[in-house]
Amino acid sequence: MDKEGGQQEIKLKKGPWKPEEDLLLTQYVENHGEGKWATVSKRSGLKRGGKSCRLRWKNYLSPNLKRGEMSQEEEDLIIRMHNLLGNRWSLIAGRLPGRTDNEVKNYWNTHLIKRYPPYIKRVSSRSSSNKRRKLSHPPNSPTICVFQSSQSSKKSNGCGGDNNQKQEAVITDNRSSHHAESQQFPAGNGNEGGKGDIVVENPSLPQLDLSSINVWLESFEYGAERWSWMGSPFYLPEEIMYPTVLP
DNA sequence: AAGCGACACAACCGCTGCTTT
DNA sequence: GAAAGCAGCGGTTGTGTCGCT
Repeated sequence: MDKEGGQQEIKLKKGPWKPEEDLLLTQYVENHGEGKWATVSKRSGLKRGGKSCRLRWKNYLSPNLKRGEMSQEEEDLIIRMHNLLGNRWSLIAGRLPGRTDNEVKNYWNTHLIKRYPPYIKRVSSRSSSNKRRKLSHPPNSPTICVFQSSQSSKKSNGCGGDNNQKQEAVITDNRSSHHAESQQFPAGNGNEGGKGDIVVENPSLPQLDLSSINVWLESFEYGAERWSWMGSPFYLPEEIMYPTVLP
């Protein structure tokens, strides 16, 4: 809805983007970098809202994007990540280099939802995944979550002190700096470099190889099985997603 | 060839959380 | 500490395309 105040407002355009608009946006980003979306329309001459520009760039124009069909490997990862995270599309997309949250979401809703209907039914979209969750730890502070592997049957808070087959996940959230997110995953098969950890500095950058993520996923999936039969299907508990900081 | 429905994906909307003032 | 503005997320809608009748 347009305001009719004293000041004239530029009527923002909606709908599909034209090639010349794409060009303007691309030139703007090349000259000014990403970000400052709120001022794009003023500075670029585009009659589009900041949100629209950001979305267009992120989902379509960014050079980091990988176009084309999902590979079997990517599809498998989406399914397994969704199994663990629910509809946390940006998190899932962050583990798939060159793929966007919108792309993953669309792919899920069009392709995969048909293939796994019983599974989809169990994940009600409006329940836990809809709301963005408040981080239980301050940004930029690494947190350590120690959780139990499949052997343990007791429902703990997921970060308990049980030391039977413990695994560690260090999760850092760097939202303040351009939404860069960094995670250290449990040590895999030793091919991830220095300390045996997989480090993702920025989900949009192609730093991950899929096999490494697979290793990490496998270490989580034992837990996921447990969550599913405990009546909380296919969601990692809050404590694991945003674990409390151990002293 | 035309009409229609299903499908795929781009784009929008409403909301939340973070940062800045 | 409060308010405003911005960025980002996930759900939903809109639109173009394709295949079938």
